Amino acid sequence: LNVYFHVDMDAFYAAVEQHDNPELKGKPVIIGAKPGERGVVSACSYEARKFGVRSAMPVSEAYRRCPKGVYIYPKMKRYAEVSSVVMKILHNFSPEIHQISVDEAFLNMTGTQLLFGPPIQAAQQLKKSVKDETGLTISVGIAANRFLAKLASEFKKPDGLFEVVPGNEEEFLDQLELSDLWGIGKKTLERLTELNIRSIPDLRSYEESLLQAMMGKSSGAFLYNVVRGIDPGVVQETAKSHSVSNEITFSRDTKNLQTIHRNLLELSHQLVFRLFDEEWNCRTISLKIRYSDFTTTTIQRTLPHKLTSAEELFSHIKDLWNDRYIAGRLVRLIGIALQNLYKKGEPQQSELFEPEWKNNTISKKRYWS
DNA sequence: TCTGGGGTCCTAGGACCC
DNA sequence: TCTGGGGTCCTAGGACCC
Repeated sequence: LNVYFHVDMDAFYAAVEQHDNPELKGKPVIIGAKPGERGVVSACSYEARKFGVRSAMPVSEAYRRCPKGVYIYPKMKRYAEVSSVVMKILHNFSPEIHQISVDEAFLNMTGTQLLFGPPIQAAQQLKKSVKDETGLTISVGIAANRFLAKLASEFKKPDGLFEVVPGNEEEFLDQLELSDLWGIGKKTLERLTELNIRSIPDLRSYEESLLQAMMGKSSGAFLYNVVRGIDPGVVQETAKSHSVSNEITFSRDTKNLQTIHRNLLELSHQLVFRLFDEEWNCRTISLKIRYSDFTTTTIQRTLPHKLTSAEELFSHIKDLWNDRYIAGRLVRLIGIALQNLYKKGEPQQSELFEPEWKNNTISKKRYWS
């Protein structure tokens, strides 16, 4: 029988800020933007949650609810540092850990009983290690698969520990709301409500074929499995695609082409720097434009060869801009994404037709060897 | 309420090939 | 003359997650 842990750091960004600056302990801390600026709440302390502040809420709304809060810009590098310390601790408990975000990871704990005792005991040791070495609290969920472990860590947050005992999966799920299910967002919830499906037992009473007819093949299968405690395979062992992107929301909407071009040039340089730094090759570039009414459009282009410079990227981006921008409209956000990334030395099939190849025997040898 | 930034995956249609 | 499927690549939009 498999045993998985899901480890979730409690109010992670806020906890790091409070740890680094003890004056913030006990106070409502809100990470995102400063009051009066455009932005949403990235994370907030439990003290802030008492005022009704939540992740993804506009900062303007957070400020209305919690004017005495401490508003802080995110320090992603710092959070990544602390994250890697925690991940190292997790590695002491399982050889198979799978980090899914800066503050979350799965551990395969199958067959670790001889080393750490029963799962609950192992989890208690793990929580203590993290607390002792970093001062942070985590929540741990234990279950026979990753999907349920994820729901279990959420169930008793913060500083939580909960095991879904094998055999009790449906009993556990029936205590949750539909919106608690990982992968059910606003739209799916609306659709289910339209169908008068309001609870997990409601959802479980539908046959798979009917759910698929109502919700689409893949969503239907997902919903059918999830309410039965069957892992729908949300967590990919290895990602199917990779992309990098940079975007910027202007502090005020603009139609000033100089401003827009300057920002697109800067985004191009930042992205190509990251691309080369992380040793990716890329053939697909995409431009995103969000207008002041929040309507958003993307336009993309796949090149016959890999991207070689920021100047080349910017020149394509200008073309895409000219193809898509509706002259005179106010722009709220611009963004660039590089998709179809593949590692150097692991050529994509399409690279066979890369012109560079014809004159480059070294690459050719490397490919065939 | 006036809505960030960085990601992954899915869908659906068209082009093109066998 | 009308009619097959299957597969891959590409594009644009959308759902969802942290």
